[in-house]
Amino acid sequence: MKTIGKLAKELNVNIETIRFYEKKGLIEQPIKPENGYRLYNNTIANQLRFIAKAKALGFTLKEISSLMKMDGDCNQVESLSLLKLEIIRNKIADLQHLEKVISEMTNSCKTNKDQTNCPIIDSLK
Amino acid sequence: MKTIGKLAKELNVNIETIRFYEKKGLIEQPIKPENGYRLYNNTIANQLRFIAKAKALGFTLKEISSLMKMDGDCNQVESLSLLKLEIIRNKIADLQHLEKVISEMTNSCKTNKDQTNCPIIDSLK
DNA sequence: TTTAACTCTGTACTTAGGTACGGGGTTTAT
DNA sequence: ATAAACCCCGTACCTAAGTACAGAGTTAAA
Repeated sequence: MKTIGKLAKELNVNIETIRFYEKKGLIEQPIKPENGYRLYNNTIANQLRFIAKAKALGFTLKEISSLMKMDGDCNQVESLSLLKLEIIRNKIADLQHLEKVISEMTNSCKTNKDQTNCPIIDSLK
Repeated sequence: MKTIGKLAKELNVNIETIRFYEKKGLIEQPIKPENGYRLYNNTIANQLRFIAKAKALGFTLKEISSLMKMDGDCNQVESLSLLKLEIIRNKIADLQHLEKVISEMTNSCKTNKDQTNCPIIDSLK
């Protein structure tokens, strides 16, 4: 059983972040003895690790909360993940388009002789 | 010369957004006759169009403000755009990695028989 | 023992890019 | 002439995911 400070250090997160997740309902409030200090067991520590990994995959806290409540129901988890996949693929497509447009613009800068007149600015006008 | 309402309608933005850009220093405050009403000429309308296009390319308002102050200086504009390009490319790479991980996870859901135990959830534990 | 380090709650602040609203004055259409 | 529609300013609110801080109580170390 660890106090919040030890747990935060172990997981490399802020104390406030743990309390914030608790307030948001992502984790339960742990037992609090007489002195009112939270005491954490491994269950909650593992939940926090779960949150960190899911966050790294681009899930929002709201989505992570859903994932945790699905309790391993594979159909639900799969469909939420497929939604996320769709969003990611759309974002990739958008960014690839931007990449093309901006790289074309910077290329036209390279061949530009008139330094007081920029083809990028012109194309935005 | 148009009042802010006409301009907003023409450019399909909110009145408040125009005033917000003014407060942020992206556009100048236009002339205001006795009654205090803003009156816009084409210069400011064109600046607002410029902002809209640059925003669509993923530039932040802060960056757009810089772009406008560069006043066509091609070297400066190019280097800011190259920076943006770098950020976009990194973002694409990140998202492609996520895409791979999540799509592998959803694939493993498809072959999973035990509906009460999800390989996605397992891999986050 | 006393002081540093820890924890508690609750509230406010942060960034980005706006949106909404209250209370007032002005203009335009009928 | 009067009501609807417009405009002003300033402030508060929104989302997301936290961070910071004030004021109080508790515990651990020197």
